[in-house]
Amino acid sequence: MFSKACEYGIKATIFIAVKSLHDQRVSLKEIAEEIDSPVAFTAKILQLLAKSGIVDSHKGPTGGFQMDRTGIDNVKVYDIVCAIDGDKIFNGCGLGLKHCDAEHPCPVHDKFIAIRDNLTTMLQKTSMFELATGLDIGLTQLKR
Amino acid sequence: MFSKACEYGIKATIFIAVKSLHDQRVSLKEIAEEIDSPVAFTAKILQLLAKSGIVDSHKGPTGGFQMDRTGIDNVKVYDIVCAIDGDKIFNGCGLGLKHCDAEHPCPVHDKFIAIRDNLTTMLQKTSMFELATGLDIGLTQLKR
DNA sequence: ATATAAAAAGACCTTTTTATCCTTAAATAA
DNA sequence: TTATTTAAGGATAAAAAGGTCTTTTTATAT
Repeated sequence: MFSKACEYGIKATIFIAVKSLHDQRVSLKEIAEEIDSPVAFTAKILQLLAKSGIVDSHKGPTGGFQMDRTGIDNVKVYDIVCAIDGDKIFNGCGLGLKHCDAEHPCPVHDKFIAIRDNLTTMLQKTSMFELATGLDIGLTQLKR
Repeated sequence: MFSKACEYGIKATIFIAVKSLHDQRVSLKEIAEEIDSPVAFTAKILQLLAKSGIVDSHKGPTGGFQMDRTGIDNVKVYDIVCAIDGDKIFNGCGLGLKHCDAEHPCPVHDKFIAIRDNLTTMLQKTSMFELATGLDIGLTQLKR
């Protein structure tokens, strides 16, 4: 569904949100440990998320990554997916056609619209706050 | 959503179904032309589809690919996706966790179940016959 | 039988994705 | 100010996906 980079990005952001709700900054190292991801690769992804304004980054001792409360409420899974994988999964044709629309549909066009719309809506509605609280109270996990 | 190989595989099978409904065998070359795909790469995918029993292949002059009427009715998009991409998209965790289930869910587990179930059901219900007739009467297209 | 036409098979190449390593820049604490 | 800590950035490597080329096998028509 998503690229590995995007999976790491979503997991990292959820963890940053959890820590931020406790007013804590987290370092790259802590994040990579928590989500069980390669450190250097995770660094690249966090760079991208920081550039996209999804997370804040700070250098130096006591530095790390953080989100403010507004971000935790407003950032949706959708935003992370768009930042890392682009919008191909939301807009692209199920069979990879470049010019597939209602006028010139591919054989699975209509069938995919419903699925795709469900996915888009779900990801647009799901905030970091929602996912972070589930993780914080031990309802969900990011490892294994 | 699907790999390029899988997209080609679905398109190729639909085209083979259309031609088979007219009692015609089609060659690799015709298929690749029709679905606008690289010939040699398409050959690999058709080999796999033939081994999986999704299409029949015949060597020699007048050879090519074909489906019988039973296959056209019974083969679902789901079967092609499983043969080429495996069942990861139907069973795998949305965040790539290896041990993600109702007992140990990832943060998006429940949200993905609905989407995934819709997708699975849709692909399990959609037969080659349905897609082939849409293409045959010019309602849908495989190119561009 | 033989030439021919087609798919099967295997070796190879290219691009993209995933991942690592090393250096640089910035911030903090002493 | 300086040592230290942390993210940013760039170069490189490994793995996977996508794609090509050549040879072999099989079937057909002549």
